[in-house]
Amino acid sequence: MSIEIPTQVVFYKIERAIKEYRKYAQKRISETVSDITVDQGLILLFLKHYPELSQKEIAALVFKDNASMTRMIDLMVKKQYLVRSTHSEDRRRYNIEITTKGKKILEKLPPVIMKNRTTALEGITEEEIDQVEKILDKIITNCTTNQ
Amino acid sequence: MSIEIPTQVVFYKIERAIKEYRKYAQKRISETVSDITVDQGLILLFLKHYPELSQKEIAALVFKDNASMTRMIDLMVKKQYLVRSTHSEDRRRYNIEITTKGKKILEKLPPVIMKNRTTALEGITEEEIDQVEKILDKIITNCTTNQ
DNA sequence: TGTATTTATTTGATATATCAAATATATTTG
DNA sequence: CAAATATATTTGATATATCAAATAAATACA
Repeated sequence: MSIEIPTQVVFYKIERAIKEYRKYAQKRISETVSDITVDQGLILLFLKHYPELSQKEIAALVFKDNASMTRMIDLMVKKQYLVRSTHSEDRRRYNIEITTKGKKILEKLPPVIMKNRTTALEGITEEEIDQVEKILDKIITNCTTNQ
Repeated sequence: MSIEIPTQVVFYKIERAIKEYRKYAQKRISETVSDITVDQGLILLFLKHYPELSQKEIAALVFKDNASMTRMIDLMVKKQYLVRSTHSEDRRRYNIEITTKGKKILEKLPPVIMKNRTTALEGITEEEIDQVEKILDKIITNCTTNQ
């Protein structure tokens, strides 16, 4: 059975696109904010919008494993972007709060992120983005329902 | 400055789509071939088509760092899927050959890979795939030229 | 030819990915 | 209520990601 080599397949291009975007975004972020990764920035953004999130919920939002999330948050606590405190209603989980240092980073992020998104999507119409999203949704559905 | 939260941005969906596909593909591959990852399979496929590839070239093809490639190939040599031998014309690099064990894996891969691709793309037309590729190309160009 | 520069690969350090097993607490059920 | 089950987080082991620096060989060039 003969198959196409990977370079000719759409998944190859999806992989490349997201990796190039991440590389580009990380570069721009590092120019403005020191010592923060794209994913750490995402975690801060999510926590700002939804302060009640548990580690597990954050992990799901950023597509990470719970074990990875433990370690990422460990690190962000060590870097003093976050603090953990015990949850009053459920002692298995934590409250995760953004520190002053974390908030300062959060102030610097939005303009960089906006610029990254705009630059990366230059020359692409709203309609095209909708098309892509619709098709990616189909892929997501196909991969998650045929488990 | 207020920005959209990540879930509402196309990059979030791209990331999710590729991760779900990888998870799905890995699951299917593991059912058929033991002890091989999607990326290791990709490396075997590329080497089969282009046996002269250097580590650096393979790394570029699968979007990895040279350092990662060294370690991945170390592992594949340890697992006896590949052997390294010195290159006659350039002693800095290696010839990388697929072993008999590696070839046996390569025989089992194509049907699984084809099935994965077909399943993941179910209900998506050729035309839609072309659209997605065209738009992803724009993103790739935007992120790589605006460095 | 000899030195400087470039190139392919490796190594070290640190972070993240993934799976399975362990802990501790909550919830369900007999 | 007690035992079984479920849930949130952690830990260990191993692989991969990323950057910078180190090695070793090839190439360019004075």
